[in-house]
Amino acid sequence: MYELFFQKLNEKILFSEEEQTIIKGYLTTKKIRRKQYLLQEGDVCKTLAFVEKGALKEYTVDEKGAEHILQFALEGWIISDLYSFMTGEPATYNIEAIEDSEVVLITKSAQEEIFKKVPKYESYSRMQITGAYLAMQKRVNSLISLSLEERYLYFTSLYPTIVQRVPQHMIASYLGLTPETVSRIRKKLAAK
Amino acid sequence: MYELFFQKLNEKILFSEEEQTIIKGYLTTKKIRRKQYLLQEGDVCKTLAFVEKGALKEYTVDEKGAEHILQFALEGWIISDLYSFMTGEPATYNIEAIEDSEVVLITKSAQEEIFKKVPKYESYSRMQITGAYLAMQKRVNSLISLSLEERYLYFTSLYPTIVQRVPQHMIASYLGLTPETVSRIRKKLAAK
DNA sequence: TCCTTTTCTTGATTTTGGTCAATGTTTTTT
DNA sequence: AAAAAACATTGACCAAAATCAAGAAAAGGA
Repeated sequence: MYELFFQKLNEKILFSEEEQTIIKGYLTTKKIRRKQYLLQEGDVCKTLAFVEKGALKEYTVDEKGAEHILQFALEGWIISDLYSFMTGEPATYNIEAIEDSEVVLITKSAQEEIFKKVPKYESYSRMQITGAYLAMQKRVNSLISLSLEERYLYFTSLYPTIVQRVPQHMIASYLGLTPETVSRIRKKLAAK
Repeated sequence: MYELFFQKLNEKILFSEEEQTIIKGYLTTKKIRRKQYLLQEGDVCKTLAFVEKGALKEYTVDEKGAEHILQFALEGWIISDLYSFMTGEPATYNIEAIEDSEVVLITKSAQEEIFKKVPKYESYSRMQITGAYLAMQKRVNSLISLSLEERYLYFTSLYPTIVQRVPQHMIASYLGLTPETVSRIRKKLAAK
């Protein structure tokens, strides 16, 4: 059940069997069915969720009821309303399963205990968030500097798996476009 | 010369005099005149730069010569091409002073040494990058979900000081808009 | 202070992408 | 297997924002 979690962990820094056992003691797992919430806006986000299996999305809903997808998470990704997790304030984002999924959960206090007992884990955590920051930065850059067509191509080249598994209108939402526009971009690209 | 740097450091976690002396030993400073580069695309980004005084911008230039601003940094902010800094690959961004500035520089090896000798500094570093991630996430959200007018208002409410000190066309670039559009948004808002 | 450069504004025009609506297709649920 | 829901495509139209161009204002440098 925790295979992928520990595989990813050891990819960046090697952890001993002992360290891994300590860490494992603080983890729990959860299954979420398609269309079920892992987190709802307004609730406090109590955990980080590492995706062992499945696919989830994190999004806001505006006054007009339109959904804006901030993040997808497939196997091996971490998803959470990080601000709510860190501060204990109510969440501003929703997290929902796109496919039946399995996640590994880490609470705030669990994370703090792990930091104390396995200091290397804080280094891992720092590298993890640094990677997430860099990805977010690239996304901002694509949003402010690329044409819509380039933006779509950039996304598909970066995340081909997401394109395969996620409905097109969600990709449109992630890119800040309407479904119609994405459909037209695809048509135009296919013509080439 | 390092006043603000240590002030910010102690805001999040308290460091002893001893620890601060160790850290100080790894820092250097640099003055940059307005319009001078701290980093040019293609060069390797050797340092993180903490802004003690002044204002800088980080940006890309596209094929048409248009500038896209990824980040501003005023006093107390850190600026760097983080990917280049982490990996040693050539930088994809430029960093330039908007005003005459003074920065505190930390090289990669200096950072690693500080992590070893002052472990708390890695916690600080993790919190620092987490904050940067959250800010970037909010910016993505504003880019995909707000109208241009809302985006402008969001920016000005979040960073009133930047609005005061930085030319309007740079703010347009940061927001992914043309200078003309920002001018018209301002006109419209003033009419209210 | 004067000159130069940078910055901001405004108008006219064009392009882009959103909205609305209808239809067909695929997927999910019962 | 049938019904329902979700998804994708297409066309017509409209609104929003970019582009182009000119001129005014402000700031920086000599």
